[in-house]
Order: sequence, then C-alpha cells, then structure tokens
Amino acid sequence: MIDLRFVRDDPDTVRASQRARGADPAAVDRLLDADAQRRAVVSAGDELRAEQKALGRAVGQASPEDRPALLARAKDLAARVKEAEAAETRANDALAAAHKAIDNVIEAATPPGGETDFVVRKTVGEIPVLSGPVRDHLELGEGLGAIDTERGAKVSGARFYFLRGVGAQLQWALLNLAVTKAAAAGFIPVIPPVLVKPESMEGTGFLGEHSDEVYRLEADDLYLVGTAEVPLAAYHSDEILDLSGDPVRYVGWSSCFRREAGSYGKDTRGIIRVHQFDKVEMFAYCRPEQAADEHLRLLAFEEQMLAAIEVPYRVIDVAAGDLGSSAARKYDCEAWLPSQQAYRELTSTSNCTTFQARRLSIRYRDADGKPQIAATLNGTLATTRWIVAILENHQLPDGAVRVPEALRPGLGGREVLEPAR
RNA sequence: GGAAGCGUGCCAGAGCGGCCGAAUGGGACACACUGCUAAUGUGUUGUGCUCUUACCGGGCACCGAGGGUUCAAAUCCCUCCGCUUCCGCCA
Repeated sequence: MIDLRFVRDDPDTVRASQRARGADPAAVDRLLDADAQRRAVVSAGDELRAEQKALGRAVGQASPEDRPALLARAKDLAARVKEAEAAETRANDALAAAHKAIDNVIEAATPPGGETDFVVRKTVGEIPVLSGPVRDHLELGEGLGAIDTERGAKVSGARFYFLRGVGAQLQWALLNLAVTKAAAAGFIPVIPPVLVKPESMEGTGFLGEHSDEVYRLEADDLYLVGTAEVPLAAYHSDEILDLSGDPVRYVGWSSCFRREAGSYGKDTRGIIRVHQFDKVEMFAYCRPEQAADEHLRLLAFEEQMLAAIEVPYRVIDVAAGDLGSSAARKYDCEAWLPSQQAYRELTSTSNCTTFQARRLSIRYRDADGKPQIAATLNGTLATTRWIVAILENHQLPDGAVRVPEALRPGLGGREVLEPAR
C-alpha cells in the first residue's frame, strides 16, 4: 500500500508514476475521493459515538423517574450509531479497494514503459565462442545423468524434474555457496516455512495480479510460497524493529512453487521454467532513506555470485510497467544462454520502499522515538535456474562441463563433469 | 483426533456490565538529591484514525481476531486463532 498522506500531499507524483507504469492516473483521484469520503463518514460516526457515551453515562446515573426518557433517547441514538458504523464499514472497504488499486510509486529514475523498455546498465563478461555443436542445458544435463525431466513428468507432471547425481550436487554447491557468502557478509541465514497463511501472502502482495500463480491448499487455507520473500517479509509483521543502525539482513533458502498459469508453451524444455525449484533469497529491512543504497548493495551481492559461477551477464533496469506492484525499482541480472543466443533472467532485486511494510505493519522508531514504516528489499542470490547457465556456458565439445572453481568444493573437488557412457 | 484451562499495556499481574485506556509492581526515560555508583523522591512511560494543525490541545477506536446481546462490554454469549496441560494416535 502506498502512503495515503503522500497521495494527499503530492498526487501529481503518484499520477506520473501511474502513467509511467501504463496504469490509470485517474485511480489516484478515485483514491483521494474515497479518502475524503471515509474521513467525513468517520468523523460523523465519532461525533455520534461521543454523544452516545455521554448519554450512556447519564442513563447509569439517572434517577428512576428520569430513566425511561433517557433510555428512549439512548435507544434511538444506538440505532443511529449502528447506521453510522455500517456507513463507516462501507467507506473503509471502498477506501481499501481504491488503495489497493494503486501500485508502489516508482523511483524517479525508473525507465518508463513496458517489458521491452528496460535499460541495460552494464554488460559483463565475454560471450563464449563454442567450438562444435552447442548443446542446451537439458541435453548436457541428461548426458551427465544430472537432470531427468521424463521421470519428473511421470511422477509429478509437466514442468517437474529430478536433479540427480552431479545435478543434485551442483545445486547444493551453488546454493551453499550463496548462503555461505551471504552469511559471511552479515546476512542471517534462515530456513523459512514454505506454507503460509492468507494474510502473509496477501501482505506481501502476491494475491493481487499474480494470484493465479500461487498454489493454494484449500483444505487448510494455506498457500505455497513462490519465493522466500513471502515468509521473510511476514517474519517481522506487526513488529517494531530496531533499525537505528545498519539494515537487518536475512538470507533465506527455500523451495519455491509456481503454477506458471499464463505460460503455456513457454520454456517447456528443461528446467528454465518449472513448478518447483530452490532459491536463496536476500531480504533486508531498513529505514526508507537507506533503501536506495541498500538496493545497490543487494545488486552488488548478486553480481558477486554471478562472477563466482563465471558466466557472462548483463544488468538491466526494469521498466516501470514491468515492475510488479510492490516494487519502486527493480534490477535484473540476466545470464547469457548459448543455446538461446539470448540473455535470461537469473536474479531480480526489488526495492519495495515502504509499500510492503505498510501492509504488514513493519515499523521502526525514528530519532524522536516515533514509530515509522520500514522499507523492505529483496534479491535473488541463486536458484535452480542458474544450473542452466552454468551447464551451457561451461560446456566442452564432448558434452562434458567445466566446473567453476567456486563450486568445486561442493562437487568433491571435480574440475570437469564427464558425461556418463 | 478427544477433554480442560488460559490469551489484558515493554514485562509481570489486577480488573463488580457504566466512574477502565485500564489498579499495582518491575523495567525504561527525565528531573531532583548524593563526592561517583547504588539507593531514594517526583514526573513521564502505548498505538492507530481524526479535528485543529507551528505547537498546545480535543474527539473516536484498540484489553488474541471476528461477530452478537445491551442504552452501555476488557467484563455476558457465539465462532475462529494461538498457547498450556491431560488422553488417544502416528512419524
């Protein structure tokens, strides 16, 4: 949720943000109307309640002969209070709906436009010139006995897979490396629950436009998370944190579940787009004025991980229309995939400013001791998908794969993964 | 899965249906006193919405959550959630 006070004070900025996102600027005016309406209704209700309290007190103290008359008036008032409260409920609901309809206000420097309007911030590494046939990650993974999508489909259906042998080890090595690096940098390692209550899902903003992306367990009214961001954000909901110093940083390792509802036929081969994968996710809480710097710090950590797996990548500044409702700005790192001759997303880091924390009521005390809404940020440090980039970029002509140095300890020191004969 | 009990402010812990935003104790903070520390005394000690808005101040709401009864609910009733204990079942 955006800051209502900010909308009142500076509606033009919010309208501009809406326009840059390709959203309706008039939603801002609907919000302002709903806000004014609610305030009018609430203050009317407050007055009635004040009257009722005074009258109620008088009833209690009245003499037996005065009592009936006062009681009659009080009864009438009670009915009016009830009506006023019904009106308040309606006004609150209307405000909440108008409030939810507006996405986070973008950072001023965010490129306007949609999915294809991103700005490339930098490009790192050389695109490898491969001799011989270029194998894609599935062919390589099958050759290594590392990825088995056929049995994944047999057991669980399309977009499921088994990682086995060096494939399983490669994932552990990769995610372990991510957690180890993050922990060394001061992030608190966390293994969170992956089933969460509706309010946790709602609070982090995943039940909005992406609600058809999430798995729901109807019998228990729980959701499977699509990212550790959800439990890590909800972790401190309804709390007041000490954010007087550095940001509070967590690094979570979790399985992630996505229905991939709108992506029929997209990336159907291999493990690029799957229903379940593992991810190491950074999550930071800080004061709003620290958020932009922290965002760049998260991006820097992502780049360190990409450097460790030695793949070419670029960093893009995601355009406003492609941000997602909670983010004010988002940077993606995309790795080069030789089989596709294209860059594909491996990481994504978002600055959610106070948007997410407001709904989850995550606060800190400012210098005056007053509670203020915190800022939250998140970023990817490694996922199952990274295996795709590792296999493809480090493939050798015979279908073997060189192991980046940083991952060798997790693979028994092996420098090259040889295909099974 | 069955049974019972509990859920109040930073913590502990009272609370007859009206005078309870809530006693009391502890902690924290401020001031005073003391050569320093400790002790002591006095005061402050919540959040949200809202009116006025520079400030002071005023109004309303909040006693796990949501409903209900009542002129009036922390206090009575219902539902849900959480915790504790006992029984059963099972990794």
